Amino acid sequence: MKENTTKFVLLGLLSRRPLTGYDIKKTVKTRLDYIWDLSNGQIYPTLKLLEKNGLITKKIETRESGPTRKVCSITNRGIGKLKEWLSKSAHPEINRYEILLKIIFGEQANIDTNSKHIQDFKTRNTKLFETMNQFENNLDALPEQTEEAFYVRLAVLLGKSISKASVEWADTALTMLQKHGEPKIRR
Amino acid sequence: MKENTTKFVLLGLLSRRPLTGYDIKKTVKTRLDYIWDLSNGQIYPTLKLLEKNGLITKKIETRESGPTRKVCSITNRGIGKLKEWLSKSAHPEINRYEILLKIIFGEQANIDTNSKHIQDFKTRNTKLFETMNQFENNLDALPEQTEEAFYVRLAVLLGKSISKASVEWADTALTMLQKHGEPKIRR
DNA sequence: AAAACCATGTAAGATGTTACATGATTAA
DNA sequence: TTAATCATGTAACATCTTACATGGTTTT
Repeated sequence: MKENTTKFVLLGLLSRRPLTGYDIKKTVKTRLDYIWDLSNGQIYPTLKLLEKNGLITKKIETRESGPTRKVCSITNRGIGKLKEWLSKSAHPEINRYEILLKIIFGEQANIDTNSKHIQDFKTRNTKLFETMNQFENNLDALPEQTEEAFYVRLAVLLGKSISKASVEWADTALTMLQKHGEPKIRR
Repeated sequence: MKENTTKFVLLGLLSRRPLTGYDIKKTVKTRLDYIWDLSNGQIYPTLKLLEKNGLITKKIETRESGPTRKVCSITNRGIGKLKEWLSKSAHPEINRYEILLKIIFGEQANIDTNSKHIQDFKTRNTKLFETMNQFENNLDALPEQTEEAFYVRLAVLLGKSISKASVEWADTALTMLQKHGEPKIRR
C-alpha cells in the first residue's frame, strides 16, 4: 500500500461536514473507536498535506472568547479522491490483540494473572458494546433516516456483534480457566 | 508503551521450542494470524537484539543440503523477561478495519461497490473461521492435553467466535444493503 | 522450466506515538 | 482551586512495511 489511509479517514469525515482538527480527534475517538485510531501527530500534519494538495480548504475562525479554530472543508477534488479510494478493495483487517498474546503463552503465568487479563478484556468489550448500543439507539431516534445514518448503522452493527462475541468468549474462557485450575479428582 | 511487543511475541514462541527466524515468520502467519503480525524487517533485527541482551542464544546449524539455519533458544533471563511482561496488564486492542471505513462513508459510493467490500470481508472471515475450526480439531486430536494446548485453545475460541460473528454480520449487512437499494414502494 | 519453498538479512522510507509547548475557558 | 475541555501544533523517537539481495532445493 502506497496510500496513507489517514488521509482518507480525514476526507471521509470532512465529506460530511466541515470540522477542525480537534473535532476530528474527538470524532475518531468516540465514533470510530474500534475501527481506526489517529493521534494528533497524524491529524495535524495530514491536514496540512491535504490543504497543500488542494483536497481541503481551511477557514480561520476567530472568536471573542477561546482559541481560534481552523475549520476544514473538503473540496471537489477531495471528494473525487475519496470516491476513488472507496472504489478500491479494502486491505485485510489488522488486529493487535495483546491480550490474546498473553493468554496464548499463559502456561508461563499463573491462573490469577490470566484470569485478570480476561476480565480486563471483558470490561473493555462490555463498555464497547454499551457504547455501540447507545449509538444505535441514537440512530433510531433520528428524525430522518439519511444515507449517512444507514451506513453508519451497518458499521455499528458489526461493532455490536464483535463486542458481544468478545464478552461471551470472556465468560466461557473464565469458566474454562476456573475448571482448569481446580485440583484433579482421582479415584 | 515503551516496550516493544515484538520482543515478547518472539520470546513467547521461543519459550515453547527453539525456532529459526523463518520458523517464527511461518508460525506467526499460520497460528497468530488474526492476533498479531510480524514482517521479516521486524523479526531478524529483534532476534539480533534479543541475543545481544542475553535473552536468547543462537546455534548455527550447517546441513549438507540447503541454507544454514540459525536456531534460537530462550535463556533463563529470557524466560524471566517473558514472565514479567505476562504479569502486566495488556494494552487495549488495536483494530484497523479498512472495510468499515469504506462502509461508513458508503453514501459516497454506489451499492455494488459497498456490496463488494462486504463480500470480500465475508470471504476473509469465512476462511479465518475454517482455519480456526481446523486448528481446534487438531488440538482435540492431540494425544496429550498439555498446558500449552489449553491456552492455545482459549485463543482459538475467540478467533472462532469473532470470525463467526463477522460472517453473520456480513450476511445481515448484504441483506440490508439490498433492501436499501430497492426502489421504494409507494401507494 | 517455472514456481514455490527454504533461509537470512538489510536499507529506505512510511507510519505512528509520546510528550511537550501554549494558553484561554468552564465546570466541579 | 483544581481539573477538564477547548484548540493547535511540533520534535524526537519508535515501529513497521516494502522491496530487494542472495542462492540453494523441491515440487509441479
